[in-house]
Amino acid sequence: MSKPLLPLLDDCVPTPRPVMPDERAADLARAFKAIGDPARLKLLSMITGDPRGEACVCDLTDAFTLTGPTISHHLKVLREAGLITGERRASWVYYRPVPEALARLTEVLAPMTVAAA
Amino acid sequence: MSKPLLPLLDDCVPTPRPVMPDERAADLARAFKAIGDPARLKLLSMITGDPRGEACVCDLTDAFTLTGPTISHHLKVLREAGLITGERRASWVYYRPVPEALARLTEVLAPMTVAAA
DNA sequence: CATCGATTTAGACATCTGTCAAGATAGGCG
DNA sequence: CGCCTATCTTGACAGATGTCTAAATCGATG
Repeated sequence: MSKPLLPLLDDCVPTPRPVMPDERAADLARAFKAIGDPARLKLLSMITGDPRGEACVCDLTDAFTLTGPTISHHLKVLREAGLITGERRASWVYYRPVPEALARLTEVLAPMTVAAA
Repeated sequence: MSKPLLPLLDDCVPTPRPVMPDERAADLARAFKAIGDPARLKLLSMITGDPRGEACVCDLTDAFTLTGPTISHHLKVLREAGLITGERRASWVYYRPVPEALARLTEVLAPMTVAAA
């Protein structure tokens, strides 16, 4: 829990680097948490991977054994995390990715990956 | 929930592309879920960002208002997600990133980001 | 305008999660 | 051997989460 005020051993010396600010950590964690569910990750991959640039809920729902309301719930979580936006056109609702939000996640993860390698 | 067998309207046509397999989605979601918590994201950023390539629990704990056991719990979650490994040396435990695991996450996220742009 | 189909909202319920206090474990040191 | 410090494990508990059914909404269409 606490380290010696003066590093008597050359183990366990402090790490005086800029730490990820709490606010940023909370913000990013919200987004990562949103994709931290198999259904939502699959939904996001279907939405981002759709060649039309958007995906219809009717198509999404068919790819799961989950009920409609449950899919709707997961889409709402992704929406509230700022990762996708939804729009109603005619009888159907279409979802499309929010590129900036996804970019933010990649921009956090990539440096970690590089630093770790 | 269901789409017409033959696309009578040119809206809501099926998306016949390879969908992320459930097993892969579950596996990746586990890892994303692990970093879907502010404390754990901050921990991971401290561990991956440490110039020594590893971080001592004693340093990590000091950066939080959380208790020791809670930090330990979060480190365990990251460990069980395969994102970090821990090793005991002398009195202290050191954690280091698992590059392959982080790379897997980036490799999923980056294409989504690009496709969405 | 009455109805129908697609989607979301509301409510309920079991399970999972984050947190802490208290006890266990594991090396180093006297 | 027995204490001390650092870390982890256990047990408990409030709160969040995933899922469903039933009901509401919202366009389209007859």
